Parts: sequence; C-alpha cells; structure tokens
Amino acid sequence: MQDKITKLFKAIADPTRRDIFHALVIASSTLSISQISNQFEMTRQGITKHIKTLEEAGLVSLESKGRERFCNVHTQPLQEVNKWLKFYEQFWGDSMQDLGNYLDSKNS
Amino acid sequence: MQDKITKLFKAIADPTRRDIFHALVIASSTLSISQISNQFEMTRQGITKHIKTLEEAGLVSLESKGRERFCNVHTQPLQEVNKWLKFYEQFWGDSMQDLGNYLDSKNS
DNA sequence: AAAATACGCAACCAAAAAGTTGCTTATTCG
DNA sequence: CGAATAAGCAACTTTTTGGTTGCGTATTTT
Repeated sequence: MQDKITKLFKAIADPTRRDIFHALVIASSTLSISQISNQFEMTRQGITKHIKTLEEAGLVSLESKGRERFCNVHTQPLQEVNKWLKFYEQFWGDSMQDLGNYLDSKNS
Repeated sequence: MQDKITKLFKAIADPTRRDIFHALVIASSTLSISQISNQFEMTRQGITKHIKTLEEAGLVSLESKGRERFCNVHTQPLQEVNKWLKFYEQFWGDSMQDLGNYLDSKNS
C-alpha cells in the first residue's frame, strides 16, 4: 500500500485519531473499544476503523480479554516523526542563513 | 474548514508534498513552479495543487516575478508539530513507567 | 508580430477516506 | 437459560484527495 512513515503521518493527520491516541496515552489503564467510543460522538464502528489505522501505524495494539478488546498505546513510532523533523529543525529561525550553515558543515 | 495544526499534519502526510518541501529546503535558490514540476513525473497542475496545500499550511509562500512564480519555503510551522510531539516524548521508552513519572510530577 | 514559455482556472475522474446502518457472533450477567 | 453487552464484518454513502485534460492569459524570446 504505502510506506511506513506515510502511514504514520496519515494516522496522526486526523484530529479524531489524535484525540483517541491522546486519550489512550493519558488514561490510567488500558481502554476497551467501547470505553473509547463512549467518549466520542461517533459510532463504535467508526471509532474501530480509526483504531485500526492507528494500529497499522504501530501506535496501538489490541488485546482480547473475554468479549472485550483493550488498546495498548505505543508512542515509540513517533520517534520516526521526530527524526523527520530533526532535519528541518536546523532551518528554524532564518531559513536561508541556517541553510548556509548546514551546507558549510557538510563541506568541512 | 479545518484547524491549522490539522492542515499542517495533512500537508506533510503526503509523500509527494514532503518531497517538494524537501526539494525547496535544500535548493540553493528559490524555485519556480516549473522548476519544481520538472523534478517530478506529475503534471505541473498536479504539482501546483500540492504547492497550494503546502501554502495553506504555511510551509511555502509564493512570489510572482514576471511570468514566473517562485516558492519561498518556511520551516517554522513545523515547530507546531514538534510541540505536539514533545508531549509524547516523555512516554518513549516504557510507556507505562514513564506515564507514572509524568503523573507523579503533576502531583508534586 | 509570431512563437514559445509560465502559469491559472475549471471541469472532470478515480480512488481513498470517513462514517453510517444492519446483522451476526461471542461472552457475561441475572 | 435468556437478556444484555462487546464487538466484528460487510455493504453502502458521502466527502476528500490526488491527479488529469483542456483552454485561456500574460510575459518573454526571437
């Protein structure tokens, strides 16, 4: 389909998914599908779809317990986004000047 | 339409747009629409569309000179993404343990 | 002035994404 | 056991996205 990093970027590009992800991170325990969807206007099935794309991005994993499914959240994949950002970080401030610095350091 | 940060996330979620953005950042001078689209398989009009969404995310701005339009690139908006990431950075490593630390620091 | 270049804009198209409804299955509770 | 709960799956609709073609216009170039 598409590469890992794009899946990751797309997963967090949706506001609902960012909200779900955030809810999972700050929750004091793992949450079930229903527990999550109760926090949103959307139908459970809609939430399930979002969770699936979060899962495919590696940001959550699912664990069945009885009739319920609990979501484990994983923040580690975000390090890839951070890595991507890192490169451009050197250009914050005045782009052109910093670009000069970057090129100089490459040539030395 | 949608909030600023979502526009930004969506802008960088597309691989072609990330490529355009990257090309602009590492270019030694500003590039025109044609100069950019020559580097891609896609039609000029397709590229123009992508540039427009980059523009709406604040990542580029356009400047007309004669019959050409040059793209100025801006990395600063990415700081917003970095800010978003920062919060989750404390959970990298072992999520649950770090979450404990986070909650503890809130209560002290 | 004619030809070529750089571009915008609108219409269109296909595929993907976002979200819904309806139905089935499995588990738990009384 | 029967009712209620948790959830999966498939089909379907709507909207968004990614990309194209076609055409008009302004600016250069020759």
